[in-house]
Amino acid sequence: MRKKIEKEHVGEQQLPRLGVAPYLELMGKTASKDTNQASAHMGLLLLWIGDNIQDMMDLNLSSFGITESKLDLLLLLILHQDKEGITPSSIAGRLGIRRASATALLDWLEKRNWIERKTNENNRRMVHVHITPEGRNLVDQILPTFWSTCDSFISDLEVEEQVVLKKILMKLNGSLERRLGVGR
Amino acid sequence: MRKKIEKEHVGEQQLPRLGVAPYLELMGKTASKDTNQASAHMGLLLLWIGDNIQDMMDLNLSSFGITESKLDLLLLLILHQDKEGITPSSIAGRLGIRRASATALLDWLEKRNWIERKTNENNRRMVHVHITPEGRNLVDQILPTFWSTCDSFISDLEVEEQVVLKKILMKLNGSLERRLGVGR
DNA sequence: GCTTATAGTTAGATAATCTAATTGTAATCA
DNA sequence: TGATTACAATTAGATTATCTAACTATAAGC
Repeated sequence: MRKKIEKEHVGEQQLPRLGVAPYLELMGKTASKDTNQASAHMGLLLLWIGDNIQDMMDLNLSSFGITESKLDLLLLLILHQDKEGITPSSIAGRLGIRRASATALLDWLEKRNWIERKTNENNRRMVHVHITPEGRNLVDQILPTFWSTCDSFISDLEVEEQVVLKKILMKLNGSLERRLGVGR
Repeated sequence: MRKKIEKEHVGEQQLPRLGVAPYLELMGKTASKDTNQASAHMGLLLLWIGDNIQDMMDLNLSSFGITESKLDLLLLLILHQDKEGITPSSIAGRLGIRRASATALLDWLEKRNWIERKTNENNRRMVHVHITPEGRNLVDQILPTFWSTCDSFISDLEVEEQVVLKKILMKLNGSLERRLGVGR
C-alpha cells in the first residue's frame, strides 16, 4: 500500500505566467491621463521586486523562528542601546505601529528571554526596554544569514549595474522616507 | 496586514534616526567573510524601499476598503478571464498560498459580490471562479489610483536615472522570480 | 487637592496566513 | 465492480500582526 506525501501537491492546472505585458495593456486602458505610464511600469516592477525579496528574506529567516519585523526590533534595540530612551512608545513611534502593538511584540520577545523591561524609577509610568545577552546571541547567529540574503538579492547583476543602482537606490529611499515621514 | 495610518499623538521622546551607517558598521562586524558587503548594502536598501512602497500603496488604497493582495487577486481574475482554468487551487498556486487560504480570500470577496463561484459540471470536485460586473467596476475605480501610486514611487528620479533603472529592474525581477520559482 | 495628560497594558476585533481533518467526487486496480 | 486511493474544496482551529477603545497607574497643572 502506498503511503502519502505531505506536499499538498498542487495539481497540473497551473495558471500560465503572463509577464508584465497584459498589466501594461490594462494600464493603458485604465490609467488617468496624467499618469506617466513608463514610470508606473517601473513602480509596478518595484512593487513586485519588494514582494519577492520579502519572500526570500522570510524564507531564509524562517529556520531561526523569527520574522524580519521582530529581527528589526532587536536590531533597533542593539543600535540604540547606549541611549536610555527606548520605551514601548518610542519603539511604536519608530516602527510606525500603535503602542498596543508594541506591547504585543515585546510580550512575545520577553517570553523568550530576548528582551527585558525595567520601570523608570524617576517616572514610574515609563518602561525601559533592552536586549538580553540571549537576545544578542540570537541576533549574532542570525545576522550572517541576514546579510548574505541581502547580498543575494542583486547577485545576478553586473558590477557596472550595481554601481549605477547604488546611487539611485539611495536617492530613492531618501525620497520615499521623506514623503512617508519615516526613516531608520 | 498593515494599517499604520492615524497618529495617536506619539510623545516627544522619539528615537533619533540613525541612517544606514550604524547598520553598515554592524554588518562589518557580523557578516560572513564571503558576503559582499557593498551588495548587501544595496540589498538592505531594497528591503527598506520595498517596505516603504508597500506602505505607500496600502495608504493610497485604504480608502477603497481593499488591500493590495486582494486587488492582486481581482487583477488575476481579470487578466485570465478568457481561460476556464481559474479555480481555488490554481489561484493558491499562483499566489503562493494554501488552498485553505484561497478559500478564505474568496469567501471575503464573494460576500461582497465581487466574485462568483461555479461548480464545474464535468468534474464536480472543481469550482470555477470569476469576477462579477460589480467586482470589475470596483477595480476600474481603483486602478487609476493604483497606477498613479506606482508612478509616484520614482517621481523624484531624473529621466536619465529612470532609463537606467528600468533595464536593471526588469533584470532584477526576472532573476528573483527565477530563483523563487514564481512569476506573474 | 481635583482635573487632565501620559505611558503602558488589557480586551476584543480583523486580516492573512498556516496545518489537519472532513466532505464529496473521480480514478484505479485486483 | 467494489474497495481503495487521489484530489479539490472547505471547515475547524491556531498563530501573527495589526487595530481601536477602555482601563490603570502615575505625573503635572491649576
